[in-house]
Amino acid sequence: MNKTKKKILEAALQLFNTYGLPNVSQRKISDHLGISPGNLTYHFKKKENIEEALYFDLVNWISEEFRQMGEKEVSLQNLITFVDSFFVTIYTYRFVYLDIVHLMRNNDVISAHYKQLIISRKLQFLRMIEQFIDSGLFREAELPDEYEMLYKRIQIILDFYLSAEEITENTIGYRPMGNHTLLFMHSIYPYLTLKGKKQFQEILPLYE
Amino acid sequence: MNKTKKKILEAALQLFNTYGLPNVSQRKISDHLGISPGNLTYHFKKKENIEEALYFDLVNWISEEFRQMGEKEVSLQNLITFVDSFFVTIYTYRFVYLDIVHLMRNNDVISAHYKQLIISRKLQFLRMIEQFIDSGLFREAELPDEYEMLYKRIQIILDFYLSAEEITENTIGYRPMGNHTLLFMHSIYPYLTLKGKKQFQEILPLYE
DNA sequence: TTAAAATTAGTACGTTTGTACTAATTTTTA
DNA sequence: TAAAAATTAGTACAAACGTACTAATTTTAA
Repeated sequence: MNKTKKKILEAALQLFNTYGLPNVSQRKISDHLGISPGNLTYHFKKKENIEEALYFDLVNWISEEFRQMGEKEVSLQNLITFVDSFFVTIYTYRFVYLDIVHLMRNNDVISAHYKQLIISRKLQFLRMIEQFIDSGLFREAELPDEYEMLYKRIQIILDFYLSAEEITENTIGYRPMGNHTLLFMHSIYPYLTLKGKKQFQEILPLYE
Repeated sequence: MNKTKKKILEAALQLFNTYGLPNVSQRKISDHLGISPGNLTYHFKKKENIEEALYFDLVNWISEEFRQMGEKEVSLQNLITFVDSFFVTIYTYRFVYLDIVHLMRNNDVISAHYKQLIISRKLQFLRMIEQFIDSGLFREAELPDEYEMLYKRIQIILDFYLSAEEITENTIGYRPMGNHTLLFMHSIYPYLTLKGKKQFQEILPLYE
């Protein structure tokens, strides 16, 4: 990729993350970089194009993480390692998550893509749960659609954990590695079998 | 309260809910009402003042709901009824939740108030759980801070359920009464005792 | 080395933003 | 009913917005 284009994306990411997407204009980005607004428009005709470039960067990173997890065996430890790396990526592109509603409302390309994405994510999750049940670590569902509902909650937590931190914490900025993984682990704990809970409690102390 | 002031708040609420807080200017509100911008500035000098008036309306409604719940006995049915009414209120003031990060970032008054609020909410929740444990409906915690973590997740779901719907659903606008209560119920189900689960399964069919 | 292409700077346009100000009108009060 | 207060309309302004345009410069390629 072009050198300037890369620099623009880096600056935009930093500014979006710091001040929030609606608070950062194209001029602020070019000023921040010390380049002319015309130069910026040359590389990205619209602000939406910058958003999209960053969004698809994020998506590619996450796809790569999913691919890597798919290669490993199904285990609690691997799941947790995956969630951990997932949250690091989320944090790197946190403006996407902190302003996700605004982003989707004002950018049809991203909105359409994301809506497709979460459908396949859900299927992936349910397949994984099935494998966990087969391996005797997760219990069978006790309620209709119990694991579909679990996924729904986990999705909300993945998408909005940073937002929740942002509006809760008194500290300015974020602690890069908070308790997100611990929160995720607690979400799945009640669905484990005795065998699963035992394994879980061996791993847990490492995250507290 | 003044008649015009009331009309301004109603219009602002509707426009904020529909188009999103950052997409609605003071002029759009006055245009929508057919009053002059000068008139609007007379009643609310700054846009933030409108946000705050609506936010504190919301807070008052919720306080009233908490008060009403506090009067009733501790039971699953009463809890669910409460969550239901809670979500209706959230939906009425949905712009607060859909743009909550942007709102908090740009409005110090609301931000400060909210951060105080959730502290007392957490304590209320934990007290309630204790009562549920005493009544034999919830099990004891199996992990350190297990119910603190449950609360954290429930808080995220309460605050961001509408956002999750907004970015997930293909329908324009919202279905006023979605599956939020069902989602909440699934959150607490795994923590119930056998007695609690039995009670739960009697109530569940009413919500599907 | 010279022509073409890509990149950059600089400027400018029409809107919209938040907000301030004055003057007219309506309502309230004495 | 007259004076005072509250409310409303209308206008204006500087700043910022997204974006378009042209001209200069640099890089690439023939």
